[in-house]
Order: sequence, then C-alpha cells, then structure tokens
Amino acid sequence: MERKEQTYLDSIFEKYLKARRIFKNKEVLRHSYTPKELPHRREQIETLAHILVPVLRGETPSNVFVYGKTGTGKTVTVKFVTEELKKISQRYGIPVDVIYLNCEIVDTQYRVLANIVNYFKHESGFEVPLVGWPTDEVYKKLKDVIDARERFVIIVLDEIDKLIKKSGDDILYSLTRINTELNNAKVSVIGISNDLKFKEYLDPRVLSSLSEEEVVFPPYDANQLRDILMQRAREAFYPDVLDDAVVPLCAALAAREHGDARRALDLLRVSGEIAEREGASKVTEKHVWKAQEKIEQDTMEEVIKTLPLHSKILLYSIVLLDENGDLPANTGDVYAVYKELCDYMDVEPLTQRRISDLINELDMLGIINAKVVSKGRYGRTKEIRLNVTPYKVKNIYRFDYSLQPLLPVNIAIQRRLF
DNA sequence: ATTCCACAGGAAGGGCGGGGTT
DNA sequence: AACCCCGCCCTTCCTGTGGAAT
Repeated sequence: MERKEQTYLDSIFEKYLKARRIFKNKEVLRHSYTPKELPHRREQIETLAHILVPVLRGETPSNVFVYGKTGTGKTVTVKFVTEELKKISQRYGIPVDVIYLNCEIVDTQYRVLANIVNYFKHESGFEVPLVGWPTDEVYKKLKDVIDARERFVIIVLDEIDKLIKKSGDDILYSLTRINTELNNAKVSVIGISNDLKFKEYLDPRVLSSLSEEEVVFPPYDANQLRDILMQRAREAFYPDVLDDAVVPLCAALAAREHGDARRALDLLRVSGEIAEREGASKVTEKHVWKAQEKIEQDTMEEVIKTLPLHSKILLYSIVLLDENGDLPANTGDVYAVYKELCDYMDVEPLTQRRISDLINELDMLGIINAKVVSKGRYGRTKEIRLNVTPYKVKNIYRFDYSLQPLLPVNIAIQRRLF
C-alpha cells in the first residue's frame, strides 16, 4: 500500500519533471499586450499616422473615427501609433499627451472629463473627486489644465458607442469644439467603436467633426490570423513545443467566428495551458480541440450564471422536461412546468406572453433551440429543445443560493404533472 | 374549401429604478 | 430634496396564421 502510494507520487513528480516547460512568456498572448509589429495592419497604421502627422508640423490633426468588429486590432493599433507619435514628437521637442479612456468603464460625461483632468494631476496639482462637482465646473477646470501650456492632447475614447448610448453626445460636442476656446493647447479626439450603427444616434454636427477621418478595420481571415499567431507564438512558447498543426487550427477556428484575433489568441493560450496541465511535452491539435470546447463551455456557463431569475426558472423547467424524456416540448408544456416551479418557489409567475419572449432570448443565447412549427389541426407553437446537458445546468445552480429549492424538486414536480 | 387549434408576436400602456436637472 | 425623463420589464389585449382534420 505504502509502496504503491510512493510510486504514484514519484510518477506525478516525474511527469512534471520530465514535461518540458511550455510557456516562455504567457503575457504575449494576453489581449492587453502590444506587440512590436502588427501584421496585416500596415494600411491602417499608415492611415492613422498620416492623419496624426500634422502634430509634428505644429498643426492640429483631424478627429478620427475608428471602427471594426471585436478582435480586429483597433485598440492595439491606435495604442501603437499614438505611442510611436509620442516618441517621435519628443525628438521634435513637441509635447504630446495621449489619454486613453475605455468608455465601458468611464461611462458618463462626468467621469470622462474628470479622468482627463486627473490625467494631468501631477502637473497641475489638481484632482477632481470622482463624484460631486457640477459637470460644467469640471469642464472649465479641464480647459484650464489643458491650456496651461502649449501641447497636443490626443484623447482616445475606446468603445465610444457605450458612452453615447448611456449619456448622449453632448460630451463629444464639447470635446470636438474645445479648440476654439483654447489658446495654447490643441485637442483631437480618436473615437473607437465596434458598432457602426451608433453613428445614427449622433448629432449631425458632432458626426461631421468626429468623422473628419475614418479608419476601417476589416476582420482578419484565417491566413492573417495564422501570421499573427505565428508571430506571438515565437515569443510565448519555447521552441518546438507547438505542433505544426496547432497555429493553423487555432486560426481556422477563430476565422470561423468572424475573424476575431482575441478568440484566436485565447485558443492558443488555453491549448498551451491544457497541454501544460496534462504534463504533455508538446501542444497538439488534440489540445486545441479541448481548448475550443473549454472556451465554449466557460462562456456558456457565464451566460447561464448571469441569467435573470425567471429565465433561470424557465430553463430549469426545460431541464426537467428533458430529464423526463419529454423534449421537444411546446410552449404550453414548458409554461405549465414553469408555473409549477414558481408556485413551489413562492414566486409570482410571469405571463405566457412574456415567457414566450424569454424562450426566444434563451434561443438566441444558444442555450436552447426554439423553432416555430405548425402542427396543423393541433396548432402553431414552438418546438423547444435543450442545447446543454441537464447536469451542467444543475451544477451551475448548485452554487446559486436563490435556486437551491429547485434542485431536489424534480421528481415531485414530474409526478404531479404527468 | 373550410375549420380550428395553440400559439406567435405586434401595440399600447403601467410601473419602476437610475441619472440628470432644477 | 424634489422632480422629471428615459429605458426597461412586464401585462393586457389583440390580430394573425400554417396546415391537419373534416
């Protein structure tokens, strides 16, 4: 017994000892990492550089609107170009400040203005509290602080659509016109968005001044993703740990999902992590498929976890029907079970009309399949199927306090209904 | 050709919470 | 603090409909 235990431990340690280390520098595969070169973005880099170059001649550059889907390199390219500009302008003795704000976090006018003022706090000795001041006070302060000396200020508003949807375009109006009120400094705005439609929300005046110039980032195709991954892989992994097929497979899988480079990098990283954990000496195609599976599962789990209460109850009634072998079910059946569950949990049930919409939502999220079918004489309804395993759903609910009562309920409910 | 099931899904409006305004 | 406005969630009421059954 003891002997057995000993060899078992030995084998564990040996496995890890023998296993070649996989990652040389995992940071390179993170989204936040800015590589030294950006493959297949030469055109966008040049356009941006061309737009910003007036700075070096002491002229105000145009405002820019940058758009493209997620994972097309917008943010990283803008950061890259603005960094380069900062370096070069230093040589020319022209002060350039680049203020990068992600509007998903900095999501109100006030916060945007306050963040800009606070960016200069070391220089001005001023700091605006995160709440409390009237917005126009902050705006005045902002002008003072910026205009304290001659310089260029480039304000990058990432995910600008989030800001506009939440708090309107007033702030853009102010920022794009601020130059008329400044004597020393010059400001230009770079707006980044992955939602092109949001332009419709903008006041035409704002739109015309923000999109004086536009830079479009098309999705990457599989070959381009492969180049990107190759470049990063050289930095991230030790030599020869990647099987030849790994990078092309990651690229192909990510290309299938609208050419998202983030997705591709995640795949590559997770593949490596899985190989590492298995104690494998090489990352192979097999690990990539596992990574693909894991990422899908993780996002699905996250989606289910954050569902509102009634959607969770609704999902659970479909799970019960599935366990009972009653899928596909129609809307009426599902609604009946749902009502029972609400009753059991002492929750007021929603109407069938509303549940019908929630079913559609679950369908769009890919958790269930709901197809409208006509059963002739027997009416028109949805055929509802489950797209995840009941086990998975239960496992997620196990950690949700408010759903505890549901877990032991299955058999009782089923008996009462059928 | 007609009927009729079992819903789908549009329209309108109530209630409510969060943000901005006065 | 009082107020208002907007977006969101939900209900009520409603008309529409594909196709098996008759």
